[in-house]
Amino acid sequence: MGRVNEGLRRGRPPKGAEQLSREAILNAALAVIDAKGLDAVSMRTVAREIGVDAKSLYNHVDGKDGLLDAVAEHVLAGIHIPKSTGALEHDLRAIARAFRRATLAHPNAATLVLTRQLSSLEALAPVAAVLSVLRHAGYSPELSVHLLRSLLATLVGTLLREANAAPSFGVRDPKGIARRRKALEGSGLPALVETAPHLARCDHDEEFDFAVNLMIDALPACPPT
Amino acid sequence: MGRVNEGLRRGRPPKGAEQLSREAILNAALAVIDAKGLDAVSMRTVAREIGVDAKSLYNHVDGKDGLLDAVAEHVLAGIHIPKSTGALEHDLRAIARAFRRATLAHPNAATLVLTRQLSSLEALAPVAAVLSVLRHAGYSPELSVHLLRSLLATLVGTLLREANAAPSFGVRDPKGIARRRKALEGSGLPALVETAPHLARCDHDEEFDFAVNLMIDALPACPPT
DNA sequence: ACCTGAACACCGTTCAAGT
DNA sequence: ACCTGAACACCGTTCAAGT
Repeated sequence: MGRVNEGLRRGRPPKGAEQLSREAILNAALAVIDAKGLDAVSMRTVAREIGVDAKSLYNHVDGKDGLLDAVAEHVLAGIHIPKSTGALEHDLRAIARAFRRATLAHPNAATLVLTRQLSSLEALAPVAAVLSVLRHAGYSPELSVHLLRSLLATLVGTLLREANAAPSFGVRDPKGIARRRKALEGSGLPALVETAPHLARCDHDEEFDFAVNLMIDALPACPPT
Repeated sequence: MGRVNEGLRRGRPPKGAEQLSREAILNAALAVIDAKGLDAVSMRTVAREIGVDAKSLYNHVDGKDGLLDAVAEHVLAGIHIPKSTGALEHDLRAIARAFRRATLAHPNAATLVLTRQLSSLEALAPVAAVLSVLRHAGYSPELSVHLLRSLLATLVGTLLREANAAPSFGVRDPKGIARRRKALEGSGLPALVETAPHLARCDHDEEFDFAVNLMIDALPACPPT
């Protein structure tokens, strides 16, 4: 909720009344996102959360876009990279899980993390970790980068689905299922009808593991050196 | 640019002056997106493109969100699904390419297509095609859906990167490269330094093929029945 | 059936004025 | 150095009034 701005003052707060900080702004933004979703973020709602005027944010953050970038980087910086054991497949799986945990720590912010062009050094930690593991396994720099990009793409796509920002084809309400079934049966798309029960449910843990395992199982077809 | 709204009239256009249609709205929205990007889309800019009042759009479209959904579905509906040859790997590759072509036909709209929860039957065409190919190759309905989701996730992640809506770590301007190199060398992340030249460039055709091939090479590790 | 005027409650951002 | 008042040019959307 934040403090109420008592009375109208101008100029920098004369007393202790601690200053607005970039960190406070990021946390306020994250609070808004967690509570009301990404669409609820505006310079005004974030400022209100701290009890300050929206225009004050511009002293610490590069506009709304810069704020959102900073939030994304802040969230991803929360990743805890597991230390390498030297076992390629195990290590990749562990990094993938860590990436997922960090991304979904704030589910409403996941789209942001997965969708923004991050450039800070902190946000590069998972990238560095994957590359390090691949390099130690003997992959060339070039091949390591290709594999990194493929793995990352799969993670991004899978996690976006999980954050409800990509098609899952899961339909919760049974009315919707029945309606769609009807539509499908006359559609000349038998593959959809056959698989409809499995399309209708989506266990995110299971799908995540499946996708990661598939990528890792592909590695032998693409050996080092 | 669209017609000018000559004079201020009210009520439905009295004459021929053909009516506003849902299709005209979608095309106008796409024109705005192509010309000025996704952020330039507003009910007002789209309406201006046709020479009509923004509020008129509400007679044909369910608000801005509904409009964007409709645009995404419209774009994806433009996909040309190649007919099956019966060769699993070849067919999957062909569908993947068709998906890419359809998605990137309007590059500024790609994020929309890849990021919105699509539900129309038309948008299900690529899904049906992948499932059909997998089923014919002998995969069970359940496994087919898992494979579909993994493949789709990889495509979504890869194409989002291509649409500049996901991290690519490609840095164009050489000043940025030099600056980052400096930052990296002191960062204790040697894997990043070693691979920096390959991270700095990103050939989208190449990365797309690599990712798709990796998925397809994983299929033998995951056989039917 | 469909379009618009008036209206409302919002936006992001700049800039000068204040302390 | 940092905060705000005034101001600007935008938003999405509702609803009644028009034809």
